[in-house]
Amino acid sequence: MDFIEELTWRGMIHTMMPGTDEQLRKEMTTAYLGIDPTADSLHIGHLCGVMMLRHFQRCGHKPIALVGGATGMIGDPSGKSAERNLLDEKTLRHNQEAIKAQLGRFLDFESDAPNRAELVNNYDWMKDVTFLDFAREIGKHITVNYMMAKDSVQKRLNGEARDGLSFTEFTYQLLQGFDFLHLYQTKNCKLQLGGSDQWGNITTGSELIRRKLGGEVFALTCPLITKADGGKFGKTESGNVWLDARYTSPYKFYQFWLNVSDADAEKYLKIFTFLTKEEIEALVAEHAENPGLRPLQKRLAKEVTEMVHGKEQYEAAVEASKILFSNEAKEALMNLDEKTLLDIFEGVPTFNVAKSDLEAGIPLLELLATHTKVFPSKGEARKMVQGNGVSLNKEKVSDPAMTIGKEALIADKYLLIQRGKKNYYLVIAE
RNA sequence: GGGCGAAUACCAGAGUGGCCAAAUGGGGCAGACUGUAAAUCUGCUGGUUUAUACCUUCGGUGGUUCGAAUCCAUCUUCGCCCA
Repeated sequence: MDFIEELTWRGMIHTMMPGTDEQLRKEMTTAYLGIDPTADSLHIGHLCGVMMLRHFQRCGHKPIALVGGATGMIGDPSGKSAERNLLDEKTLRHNQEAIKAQLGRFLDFESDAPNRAELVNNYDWMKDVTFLDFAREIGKHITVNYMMAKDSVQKRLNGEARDGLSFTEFTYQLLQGFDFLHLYQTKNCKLQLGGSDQWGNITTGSELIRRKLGGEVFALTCPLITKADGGKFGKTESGNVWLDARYTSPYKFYQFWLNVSDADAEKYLKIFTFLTKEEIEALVAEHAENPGLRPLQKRLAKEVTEMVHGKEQYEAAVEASKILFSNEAKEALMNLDEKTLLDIFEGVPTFNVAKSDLEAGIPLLELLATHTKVFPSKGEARKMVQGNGVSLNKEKVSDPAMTIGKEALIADKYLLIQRGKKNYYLVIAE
């Protein structure tokens, strides 16, 4: 399998340095991709890069995932209009560990294969470098003129919303260049992968290697993942879509992919799954025939959810979706046994309410805003009820003044609250 | 160190004594339509016992005034320019 060819038809190449293709054909090549440990889980924004590494390894090359413990302490100015907050070392260490664990699911770190993946942390080689070392070994080779010319720097210097750029952030590209240099020297790493926003930082690294050692290295970036309607990819109402089930339940994760628009589905299938060109074309044809069935989205959601959470979780998510979105939802819901119900709503926010309160009856608005956090305020709850946006046990409620008693409970214990069509909350009466 | 300027709701940004819970745009949420899509249209987007009412909000503090986002003083933070 040819890496460049594969990524090309998948639409995963934004920019590539001349000669990259030749290098990859010539020998088993080592490439790295940097990940900033800003949280203790990856989110789907990282997924494109991870997929690149995976393809890279499948094509017989050696991937290195670089956790940016040091650079993460600095903050990359690319794509940011304002100075970033610094993370402390303890948080970074914790985040790194968690990210390591997640990456293990995508890359082979264990086997004896020569192209076994590696994980490195730039904090390990940065932490003991003194400022003087840095100035002499790195800073000497790159002019400020060169650094100033970078897009990411220019934007902060002349952009409309300029907030200034600290020396720390300005230095970021040198630190990233240092990474590349270090990996080039110690691991013969000749290629850096990244998002297109990283281009400037990556070229600083290749420039540094060329000037300091006369070495030739390469770069390849993937395009920023976009949505057809111009919105930000990977964001939902509740924020990022995380790979960690603690932050984004498998059900929510599955739903995210299922709700991808038609216009984006094919593109995402190419990027986030390993389906072949033929398989995807067949799905596209199927979709065109009956768009209402959404074969593209269903397959996308299946592939990605299975990859990230496993087959079992995927099936549970499908099962839950069936029940929640089917026409006979109310019937189905009332007849569920307790275990199935709890399984379905695993990952759905739950609230505990005293049964005695319910027996006495709780005004709807208080239930929504006080006893639970379905809405932040009664006013908002009232507006939403009036706007026909709230359901109890899959049945729309319209009277803000109504009172909820225990007869509303499913199995004498549960109450399903729905905000809008897709947001579920489970109340448990005890 | 010197000079200038800015700080308003999630973001951008208007408002420069009462008509301001604060224009407009974006974003977000919801409703209708649909396919749990897109596009479109509609509503909402500080809080309260829904109210032509009250309360809290316009960087902090203190003042002037019957009345302050708006005026004054001071502090803080940020940006730009000069050294």
